[in-house]
Amino acid sequence: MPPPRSPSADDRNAFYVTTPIYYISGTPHIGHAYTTIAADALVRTARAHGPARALTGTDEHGQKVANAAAAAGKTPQEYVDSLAPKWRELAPAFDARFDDFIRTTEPRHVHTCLALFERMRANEDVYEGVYEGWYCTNDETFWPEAKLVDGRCPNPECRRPVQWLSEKNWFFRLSKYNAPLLELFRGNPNFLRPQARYNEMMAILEEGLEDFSISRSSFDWGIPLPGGGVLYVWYDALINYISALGWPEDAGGLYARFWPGMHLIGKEIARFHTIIWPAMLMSAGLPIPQRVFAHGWITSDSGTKIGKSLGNAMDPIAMRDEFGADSLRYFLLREAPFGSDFSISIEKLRMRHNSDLGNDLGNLLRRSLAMLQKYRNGIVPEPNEGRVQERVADLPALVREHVMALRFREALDEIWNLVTLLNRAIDEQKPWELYKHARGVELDALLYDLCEGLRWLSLLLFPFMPAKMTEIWRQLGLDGTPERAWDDELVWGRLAAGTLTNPGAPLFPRIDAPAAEVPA
RNA sequence: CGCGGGGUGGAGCAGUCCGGUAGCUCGUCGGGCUCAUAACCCGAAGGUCACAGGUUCAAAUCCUGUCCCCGCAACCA
Repeated sequence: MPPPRSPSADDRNAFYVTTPIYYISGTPHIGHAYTTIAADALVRTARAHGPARALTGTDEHGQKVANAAAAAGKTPQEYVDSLAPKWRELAPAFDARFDDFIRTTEPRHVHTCLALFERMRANEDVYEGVYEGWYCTNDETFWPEAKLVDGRCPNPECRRPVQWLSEKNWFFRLSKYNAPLLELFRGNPNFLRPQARYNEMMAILEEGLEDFSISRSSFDWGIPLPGGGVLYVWYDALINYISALGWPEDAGGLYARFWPGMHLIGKEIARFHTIIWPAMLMSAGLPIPQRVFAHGWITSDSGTKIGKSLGNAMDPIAMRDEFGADSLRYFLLREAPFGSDFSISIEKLRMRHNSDLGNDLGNLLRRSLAMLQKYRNGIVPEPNEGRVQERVADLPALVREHVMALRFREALDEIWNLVTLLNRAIDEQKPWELYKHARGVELDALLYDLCEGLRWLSLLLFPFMPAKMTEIWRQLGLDGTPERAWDDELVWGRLAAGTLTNPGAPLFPRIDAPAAEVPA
């Protein structure tokens, strides 16, 4: 156990990351897994340096949910209760460990939403107005006049006549925060990353913001407001990030400790998270998020976005079952820069699995421990004049920096330099010859470097592949797991001589393409 | 003029914001090694960075224009 840190150090390092809350009536797909896995790798790295917290959950209000519930012959509450478990299981299915899971139908969330609403109303940023526009009953959507096609619904599959509808609603004075938001963006270019999303939001801000309606009175599946009507689903949803921390009472002290945090989102919801949400917080006098990172979309090989329509081909659970959670986690975070779109295929996943994980890393573990077994009965020798130590001195800091900046791919590239370095060391120093010629000192030095290097890899890669790295840890003969404070553990030479290793089966068994799939 | 992404050796991609010997993985070819999951290591071939102008001592990178591909406009991360 690392020594306890002082409370002040704890507070200074406290890290908080969130995924979006997932829309409950959807189907979990590879995109949800992507965000969830990224948040987990991030928070696991943060935990290696201090207190850290991760949040995920479900977004359960809105008319679509109410309609789907009705269609299923259930009350909305029964309906969402029946769906919540499948979302709760998403993170564990990929070995992602969140500290909290929030549902927007929970009392704690409702309480926070109303408190925030009241606070914004008290300072007159929330006011009563009339929400009106052209409404298509079939699509249940308000359309801007400009979008209408011959005065009809612009949805090509609908094209029904629209009607003018108006309802009395609450409005948020978003326009008031146009200037402060511009100031925020200009003064803090890192508030929203990557650059492309930042530019997009800047364009929206420069065009000018309008007040918008934050309540609805045409249906009732939402958080009920004192004078009637319910909160608009997005207003409600965004607040989850602080309702899960217990704002405003903050009985558990979580809010004080962890807010503001970092939001991980998909690029399509950047506007809500970097314009509306900060404006809401500014209005309430609360700190805005430290940072928002909008990652790219996963597409199929043909370039189309992955959705439910792709069915089982890209079912993340099926992919996990074939390759294992860690292999999929590695693939998603290694394959592309985190901010870009990228395409995914079984073939690419298989390649990463066999090449990077099996050939490079898994085989390194196996050949190292096999030689240790053969030459030294599996016992870690005394460290000596090894050659690896000086080459890895900066690695932990570099990896941490990359991960915390959401450069997962770069972090993994750096870590793989160590994998290559160790594989090369074996080839260059030829331990089989050292053994044959009884050059024991050199042989011990090399074998120690290999084991210690593997221990480092296990620690550094734990946030990416928790189960497999725990297995390396175990094969090295160490107790517990590599979930440890890096400052304490990533010290070269900490692996004790005399440790009895415990070689096992191949870490990443090769997965070959079915013969039928091999292209002609 | 709707919004956005992209066009870099055979394939997939970095690099483009902050100009300065074009980098990675896979594949191919040659060599080495035998500890290991037919794995590992070394070397080589292969690109006028979509096109055309411009700025500059210097452009994949900045500016202007053109062509092509894709996504969004259906609550999908």
